[in-house]
Amino acid sequence: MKTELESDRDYSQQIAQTIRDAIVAGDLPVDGRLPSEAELAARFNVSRPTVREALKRLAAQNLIRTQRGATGGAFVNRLSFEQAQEHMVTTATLLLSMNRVDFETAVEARFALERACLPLACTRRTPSHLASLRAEIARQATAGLTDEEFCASDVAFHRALVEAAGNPVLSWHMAGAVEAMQPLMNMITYTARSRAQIVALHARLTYALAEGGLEDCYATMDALAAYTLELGGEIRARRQAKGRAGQGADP
Amino acid sequence: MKTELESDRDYSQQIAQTIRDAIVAGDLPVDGRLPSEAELAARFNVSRPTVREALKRLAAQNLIRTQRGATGGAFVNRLSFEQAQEHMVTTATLLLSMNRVDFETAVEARFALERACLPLACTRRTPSHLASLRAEIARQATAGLTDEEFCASDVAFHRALVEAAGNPVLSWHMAGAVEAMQPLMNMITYTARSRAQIVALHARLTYALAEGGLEDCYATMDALAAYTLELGGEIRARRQAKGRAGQGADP
DNA sequence: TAGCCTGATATGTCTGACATATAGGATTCG
DNA sequence: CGAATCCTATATGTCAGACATATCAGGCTA
Repeated sequence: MKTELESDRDYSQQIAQTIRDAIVAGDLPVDGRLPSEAELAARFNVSRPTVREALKRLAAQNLIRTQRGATGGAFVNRLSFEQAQEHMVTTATLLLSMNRVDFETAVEARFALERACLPLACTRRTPSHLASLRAEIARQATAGLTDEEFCASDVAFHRALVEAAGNPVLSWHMAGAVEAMQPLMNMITYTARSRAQIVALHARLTYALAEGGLEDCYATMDALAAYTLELGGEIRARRQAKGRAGQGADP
Repeated sequence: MKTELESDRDYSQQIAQTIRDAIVAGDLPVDGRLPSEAELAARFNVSRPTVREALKRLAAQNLIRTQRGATGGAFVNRLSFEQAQEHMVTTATLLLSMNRVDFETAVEARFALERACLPLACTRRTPSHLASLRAEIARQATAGLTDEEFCASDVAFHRALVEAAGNPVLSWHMAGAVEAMQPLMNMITYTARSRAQIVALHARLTYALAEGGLEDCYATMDALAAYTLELGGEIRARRQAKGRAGQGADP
């Protein structure tokens, strides 16, 4: 591992980059222990706080974990799909909100990706997957649900659908796409009528998945996408109204 | 913003979490300036190094940038698609390598997702997109390319293909899926014959995109996926051989 | 008016110290 | 002899104060 640092850039950033590269390259094995902060400080010829800042950067990316005590130190993390999903969701959420991504664009991407899971889900779905789907449908049909609860169950339904494809890499990608949409979906006000429509489509999708009609799966997914866009129309209208009244349209 | 901290957990982590929540919730506007380190230290009742560690955590996630000088400080970053893509690629790469994801699983996910871009790409591709695709094909056909160069061009081709779908959210997702595969693809040894085969499929895909045959696009993509799996077969064989000779099979 | 200079303010870094968690060995008691 | 307890070494977590350095703003000078 290189220990020389350029003098005109942040030391802590360079150190973090050096260690990160070592981890990515596989030079540091998973669960391996990094040298102690004092030793790293000596090796890079910087002070301990500087090393600590570098380590905190890595910790923020879930690349290492730290442990206090005699046998403590910084250890290389096995990046789990779960952790990565969490991270991906917050990143995706921020991306959508900070870049003022249209509802339409986000919905288009999300359903395009979800559509890609259908062929695999059709051949691999197990009874357990179908049970999860039906459980969420039942939940969505219960009366008295707030919009947020309905929306959360909707997300759970789609996550279960993605899980049915049986590919963890795919699931990871989709988690970001689906969950990041939740804040946008939460802006929708679900009437009893629209809920019934969505539940019906979910049920039809589940049926198609169970009884084996890929074409029907596609058609239902497309219908769901179209209906979501329709529901989202009011958001666009509201936003434009607000934009006109307030700070003007986007440049 | 809350300023009370639990005494039994890392202060720097709690502070980072507090500020992150504020950013995600939109309480801190993009390009807005955070209080100075000294002020944050006073507000949270901790020392400046502790605040700095918290800020470094946020900087590592591209949530803030810092600037020295009189008008300097920490500013909320507009999370750009580019930055997020970079981040996503390293995360995806680590996920694949650290979790020993099969070549098959990764390829399956990648082509499933890429397949999802085809309908959009078919209707939206511009002459400029097609030119990019053809440029990469030409590059791939040149003699004397190293395997890595060929592989890089392959990635560029697929990125251009995804771009043709004209959806930035989709592009962001796909960048992670496609680029993270590069280390795995680099393990393939491309013979002249396999290169010719790939170039031919790329050309056919580009033609289908240009002349408007979505079905042909799908078919070609599937052929490409199948051929990639075929090429990857040797990797699996090599890995199994190494596994048997060395540390044994996975538990 | 144009250019330079200086001070204020902020981050980047260093030094040294203390607090605290933890494992493992030494000690003591049943 | 065994088990519970204490002690100590080592590591991270935190603090305080200081200096170095980058940068802008405003005043000063030619």
